[in-house]
Amino acid sequence: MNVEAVRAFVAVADEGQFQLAAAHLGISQQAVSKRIATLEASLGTVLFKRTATGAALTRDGRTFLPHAKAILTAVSEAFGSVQPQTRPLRVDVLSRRIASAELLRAFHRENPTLPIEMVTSSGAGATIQSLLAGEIDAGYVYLRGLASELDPRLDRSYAYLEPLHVIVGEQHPLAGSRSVRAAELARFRAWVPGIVSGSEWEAFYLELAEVFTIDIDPTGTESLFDTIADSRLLLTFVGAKSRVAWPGHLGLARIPVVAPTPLYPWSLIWHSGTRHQGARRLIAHVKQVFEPPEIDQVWLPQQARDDLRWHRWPPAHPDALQTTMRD
Amino acid sequence: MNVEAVRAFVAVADEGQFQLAAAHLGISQQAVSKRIATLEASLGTVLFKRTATGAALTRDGRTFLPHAKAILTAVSEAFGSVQPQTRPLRVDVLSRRIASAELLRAFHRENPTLPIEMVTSSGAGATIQSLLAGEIDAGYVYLRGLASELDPRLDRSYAYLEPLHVIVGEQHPLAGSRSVRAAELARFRAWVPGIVSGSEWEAFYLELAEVFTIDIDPTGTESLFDTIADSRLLLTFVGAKSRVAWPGHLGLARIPVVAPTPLYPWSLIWHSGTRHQGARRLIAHVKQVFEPPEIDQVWLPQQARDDLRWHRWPPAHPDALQTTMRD
DNA sequence: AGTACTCCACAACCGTTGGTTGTCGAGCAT
DNA sequence: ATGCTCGACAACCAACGGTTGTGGAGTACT
Repeated sequence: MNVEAVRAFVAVADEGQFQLAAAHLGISQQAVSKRIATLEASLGTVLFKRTATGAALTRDGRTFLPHAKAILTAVSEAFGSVQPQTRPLRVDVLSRRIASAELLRAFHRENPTLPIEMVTSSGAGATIQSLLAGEIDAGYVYLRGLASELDPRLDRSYAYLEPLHVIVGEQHPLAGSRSVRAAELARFRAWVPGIVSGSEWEAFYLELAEVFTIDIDPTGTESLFDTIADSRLLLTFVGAKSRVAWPGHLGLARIPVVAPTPLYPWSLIWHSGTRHQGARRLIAHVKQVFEPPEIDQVWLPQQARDDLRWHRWPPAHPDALQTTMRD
Repeated sequence: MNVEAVRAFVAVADEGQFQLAAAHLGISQQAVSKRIATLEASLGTVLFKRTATGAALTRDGRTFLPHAKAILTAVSEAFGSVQPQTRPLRVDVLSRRIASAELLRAFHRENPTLPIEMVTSSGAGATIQSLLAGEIDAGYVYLRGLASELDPRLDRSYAYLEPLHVIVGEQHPLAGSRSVRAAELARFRAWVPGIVSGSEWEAFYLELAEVFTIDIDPTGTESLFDTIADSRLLLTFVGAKSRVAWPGHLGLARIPVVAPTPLYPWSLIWHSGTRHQGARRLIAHVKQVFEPPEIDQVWLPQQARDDLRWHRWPPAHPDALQTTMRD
């Protein structure tokens, strides 16, 4: 069964005669005749009753028509699904259980008709590679470098500054606390397995550890929560919006870090020249909902702090911002 | 976009390598390679990442895969929709507002997953033509001839004996009656427009009219119910299960005919050798639910009465039935 | 009734497509 | 290093799908 023959069938059914259908399809009447004849042969039935005034659907033809249209629709959607202009919006979120996925879900709730594909990858480097290869339309990442270090084909915007929580076991000294000051964490040992060497989140935790003299152990892949649950010393970090889950019987407590609150700075990055309408909507959405921080109550990696200093109180001359960011 | 190429794409995606897919499709590896290359070219994207161990879907490939399967499903269903074995069950009911349509709806309620197409035609002759042409699978009709007169390629079974009602206007002498004896109808004039000359329902009404000396007028096509509503003489017939509707303000009354009750004898007919599973279920259903009449309380056309005499009290020797029906 | 017209099918022809076989380079495994 | 397996490329050929030209059947109009 040939799709072009099906297209001809629908055209003839709509127009009522081979000639008009041929004109509509931009081919000769004889070609339409051949297509229909071939289709009828492959189906083993007659689809039209030919008369001197045109062609009328037979009963089989009437039965076949909606299926034929369904085929054309499916073909059209399949085609559109891989065209950069019309395909579903593909956004890299690194993992489905973290803040970036929540941010994308919030966008999807506001734009429920926009087809979205949530993609996961192994870090900012991979996300940038995928963006440059045209495989994805945007990605949420922590960009630690200077704005000027970003590939010139890409654009960025800060998206969300995610407060960190710590997770501790039942017998941990912090277990009953409603919050914990960042300086207090120096007394404990933070175990953050899964950190990839050279990754941007390694850089974040290294800087965090140095500033607050926290002892961070990135090794091991064993069951994190079982170990935390039994320890009076260990704790681990988790983003405020992350969906990490553990068995209820472990009795783990989740405690916000304050004074200052460490923030993991999520950016959205995208291809500068993107033509994808969905991507443009996502970019506009991110810029609109981004809330710059009260810079004195929080801790951010130094580069992000520099980038964001003027968000709330911009300098008198806009040029100064550029200069500052490039320094 | 070529359906065979889409089929090859799905095969490769499933098998993970071109060679296996080729074996599965019964063509050479090179042919698969060509099909995929052509498909990729027409889509303007790369669907597989080729390695020495096989082929892995790219992101576009993963996006495209469900659409590709949707195309194959649509094609398969389109094909099945016109194959005599698998197509929806097509049953002729003459009109959607009469008893036969109700009978088919009842069958559909009992078999909601069976796809059914309700078809209308212009009488038993046309239904038989369609059956012999293979356009439909079964039909509800009044078969007035002897069983032996039916085309030998067709089979039949009585399906339902539909009591007749009369419809009269507000000022008609029968307007308040809860029933009317058949003999009383001789006093009035029955107007049954729409009777086609030579049709089986003409034969039914002619025989009915003769036996009960009813004056039946088959002429005219004007608004039946308006005329009935204003008349003290006219009435018309309607089947007990028919869905005929009239404006409420006309005040028409529907009155059963009794002593005897005239019955319009619906049969189901079908092609003897039908392979269609739905058709076989319909036939079994009809045979199961058919209720033979209390022959003394009702009136049937003579031929139907002869056919049905032994349904309730069959003769001692089954052979005798055959003999009787052929006489 | 005759005639002209419209519509679709058939024939002949031809370029393109899609299959085959034979062969090669690339990458993984031993 | 050396096979081994995988997919791609080349050459070839049958078949498909398009074109133009023509004919038969049925409708519509005089």
